[in-house]
Amino acid sequence: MSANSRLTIAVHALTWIGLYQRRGHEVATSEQIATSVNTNPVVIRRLLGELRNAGLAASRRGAGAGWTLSRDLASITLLDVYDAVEPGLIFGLHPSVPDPECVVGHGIGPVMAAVYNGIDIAVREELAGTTLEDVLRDILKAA
Amino acid sequence: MSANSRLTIAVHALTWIGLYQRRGHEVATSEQIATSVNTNPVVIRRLLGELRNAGLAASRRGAGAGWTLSRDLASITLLDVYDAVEPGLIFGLHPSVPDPECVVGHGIGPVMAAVYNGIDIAVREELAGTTLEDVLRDILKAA
DNA sequence: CTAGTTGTAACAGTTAATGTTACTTCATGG
DNA sequence: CCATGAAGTAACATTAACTGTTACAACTAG
Repeated sequence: MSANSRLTIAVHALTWIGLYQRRGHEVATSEQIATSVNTNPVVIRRLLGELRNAGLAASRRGAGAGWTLSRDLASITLLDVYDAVEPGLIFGLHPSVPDPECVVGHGIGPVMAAVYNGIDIAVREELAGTTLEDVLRDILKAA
Repeated sequence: MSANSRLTIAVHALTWIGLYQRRGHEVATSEQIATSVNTNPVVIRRLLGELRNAGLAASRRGAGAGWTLSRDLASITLLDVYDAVEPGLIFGLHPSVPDPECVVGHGIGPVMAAVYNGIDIAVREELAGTTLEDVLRDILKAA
């Protein structure tokens, strides 16, 4: 069950809010979003909290409370969402420091770090090429 | 502790075997490799077992047993290693099927799958551009 | 036959994602 | 002023994966 669906859920939630607002509603509740995502409202509130920290969403409390977008769908890329909800790198180096007496153990760290840096750049470029507006357009096109 | 270091360890092990053979030894033991990686020999045997299934390494049993490369370092790319030891995709879709009555819930799956497919291609291209020979050369260059 | 190494099962510890319950905090509308 | 509804958040259970470890069976060169 534990594949990494945080990016998927975050994109889903933001896109849902964007469409809901575009249809004339002011705020979306975590309950409504959770119904569409098919999960628990607390899961949505936690994720949207991270997106709010990143400046992508905003929340109002009290009666008539809920969530809004802080930016237009067209100005939010998947890279923005990725940075907001995915903390670490994709690949990790050694759990324990390898043997520094060994040539390979001594030198492999920086070499692999350079490779992983290149991968990170490639992934980020790929994510930066799609906005939430693109996502919503493709969703509506398929409907 | 649980970042994904399987690719790092696998590359380390194969490169170590390659250098060891290049220095005139026939076989490398999981004990020796584990010392360089700074982990338990069973961890190495498990990973090398997957690499053997992928046709990258071979093992001999009995006395004087150990591991050898099935292919030259220059013919093994990081993508070959990645395919051998990393089963799934980087990002996952929804844990539970989203609401099919909702436009977003109904249409977001294929859209995100297309995005993730593009990322997978980019990562694979990046990994395919480096061979274990490149890795060993960079390690020796830095020494 | 012995010794050394692989092959593998079994288990513990750690981390992370996900889901759930329960409660507090807050602001709006009556 | 108060009742209501929703966010904020703590706490916990479950599941899964990675890593590490012990133990032992299987195997083969000498």
